[in-house]
Amino acid sequence: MRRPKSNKPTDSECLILNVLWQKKSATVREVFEHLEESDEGMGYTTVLKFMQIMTQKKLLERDSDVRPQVYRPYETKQKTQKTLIGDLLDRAFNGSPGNLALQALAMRKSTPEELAEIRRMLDKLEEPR
Amino acid sequence: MRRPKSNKPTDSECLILNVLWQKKSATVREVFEHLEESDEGMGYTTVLKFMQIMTQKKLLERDSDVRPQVYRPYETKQKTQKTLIGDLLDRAFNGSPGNLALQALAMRKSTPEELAEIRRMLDKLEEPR
DNA sequence: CATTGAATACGAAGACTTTCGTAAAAATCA
DNA sequence: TGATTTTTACGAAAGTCTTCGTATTCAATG
Repeated sequence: MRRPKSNKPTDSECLILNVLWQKKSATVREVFEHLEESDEGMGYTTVLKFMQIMTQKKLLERDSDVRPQVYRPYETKQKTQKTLIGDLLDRAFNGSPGNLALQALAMRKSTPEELAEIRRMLDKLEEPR
Repeated sequence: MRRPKSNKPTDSECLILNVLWQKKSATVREVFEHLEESDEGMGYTTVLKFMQIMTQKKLLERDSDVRPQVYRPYETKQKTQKTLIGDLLDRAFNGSPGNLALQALAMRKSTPEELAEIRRMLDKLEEPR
């Protein structure tokens, strides 16, 4: 019954967030069409319903002045990603980001640019003060 | 209705997995007591129910020859962690492990040992052959 | 072996997620 | 403006997750 109530997006909500992260803002129809062509097609009203729920949860915000209404992410992509990472860290990594990073790198190939950027991050983290 | 059915553990299931990862194997009562003292206490039968469900889902396996029955993780901690990371990558990081690693490192402090290990990993990933 | 206390199974309630159908409202256009 | 299409709201069904209460089984012991 009592559960913390973080606004961590669910699986389906993430599908929609991805579209909006890419497009910056969009109508229900635009999101619907984008999802349709990419892969997992849900019905139009299903997408609408999700976006309404997500607005309530403060995952999206909506401009009702224009017609049709336009939605955009409430938080930045970064912030939401951090929420998800934090959740995963607590759930399964004893809160250790190093361990998580290590396994992420080991499991799938990264671009040289990404690797270089991580190296720079390490330099920054290790530098004394 | 149709959804892939990965055996990705849920929030509560992760709580139990954490205990079993640490203890290697345990009875329901041991898991129950461990959770009780640590923080989020659920009732005894709740823990039992979860562990039964998790056994069905092949998250745990159970030795019914001994009494009381002893449970242990079905997969290694590493393997389950990879499942969770993979899921997160697909859900919110466009499948980019580098990006995930970067943000994980940026958001919470790691130990020097972890940082060193990541550096070694980078070396290995960047080396030509 | 009958009692009793612990362990296990069963089932169901309540919350949340996912999915739409249908109705109402708004916009378009003939 | 009346008809048609598009958009939005509402509500509910079906599934999963979380939580226990209760009943049953098992094992110990008097």
